[in-house]
Amino acid sequence: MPGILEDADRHCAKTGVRLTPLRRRVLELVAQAGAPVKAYDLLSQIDQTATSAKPPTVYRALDFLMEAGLVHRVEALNAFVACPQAGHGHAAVLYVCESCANVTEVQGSRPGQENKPAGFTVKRSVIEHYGLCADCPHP
Amino acid sequence: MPGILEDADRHCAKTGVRLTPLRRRVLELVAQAGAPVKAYDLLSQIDQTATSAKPPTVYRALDFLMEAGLVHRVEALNAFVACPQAGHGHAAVLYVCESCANVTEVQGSRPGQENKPAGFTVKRSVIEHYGLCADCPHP
DNA sequence: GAGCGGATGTAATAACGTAACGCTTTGACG
DNA sequence: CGTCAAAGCGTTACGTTATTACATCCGCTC
Ligand SMILES: [Zn+2]
Ligand SMILES: [Zn+2]
Ligand SMILES: [Zn+2]
Ligand SMILES: [Zn+2]
Repeated sequence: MPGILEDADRHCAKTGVRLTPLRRRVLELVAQAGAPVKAYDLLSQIDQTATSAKPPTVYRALDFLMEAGLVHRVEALNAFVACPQAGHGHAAVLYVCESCANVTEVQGSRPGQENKPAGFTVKRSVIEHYGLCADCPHP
Repeated sequence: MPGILEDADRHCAKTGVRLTPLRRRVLELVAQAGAPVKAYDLLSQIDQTATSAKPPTVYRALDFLMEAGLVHRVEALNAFVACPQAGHGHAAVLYVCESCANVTEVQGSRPGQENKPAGFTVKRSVIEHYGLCADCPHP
């Protein structure tokens, strides 16, 4: 979590996209959480400061942040996590602890493509592992 | 595609779970589709025969079928596909064509766990690759 | 037939996400 | 500087996905 916002600033400056105050605020909330966050939770947090937040507000910001490679969507949870490495080019592999909700992200060039069908061209991968992290008691 | 229902009958007999007519009907619809199907689409198809289908009806059937290893949920699509190999023990890897919606399932013992964090115990994996299959025109 | 557990029916609502429209801000350009 | 187009954002309304809670039914056992 240290420096995620600063990294985002640098990354956006380099790639020429606009990290507006609203988008930066949403990224800040996602990064602060340190765990998967729901869109409507972000919504209610934004609402505390400005009464004007509606669903499109937060979804647009999240779309931007995902496009910019600053946030990943956790598909099986309908939630979002901040990426610890702004704008990395490869697919993210997420290890999600079902006990403490901690998420560890690792990256690889072609993760999970062990037996790819001949001729298939992968454009996007969703790789999420659910279980128990090292810090949580194993049954 | 051929024999999915018969395989399901055998598998449920062997594991001692009840593949009721309703559950079998839902599995039949998912298998017939040959592509990811949405829960509410199943719902409307069931409705054609019995006016009594409501959301819990189909979600309960799908929960059972997933638990039994007869159906997989495609997380990034909020949809469901029939498993070609009833009750296989390993994680499924899905290759989903974004052009023709065809899904190819392959299986492996620990797919996508290239750099698993030390001490993490994986209970469930979601591995979905999106792109273009061999039969669809590549740009 | 009383009791029990699993399966299903039913109503209501929660949770998640998007379309469409208009106003405002930004930044490029003459 | 004034103009203009594109991007960003507010707002309303709606569509889609999923669950909770409670009632009922059915097959089984005692
Ligand atoms: Zn990442
Ligand atoms: Zn944990
Ligand atoms: Zn399978
Ligand atoms: Zn295809």
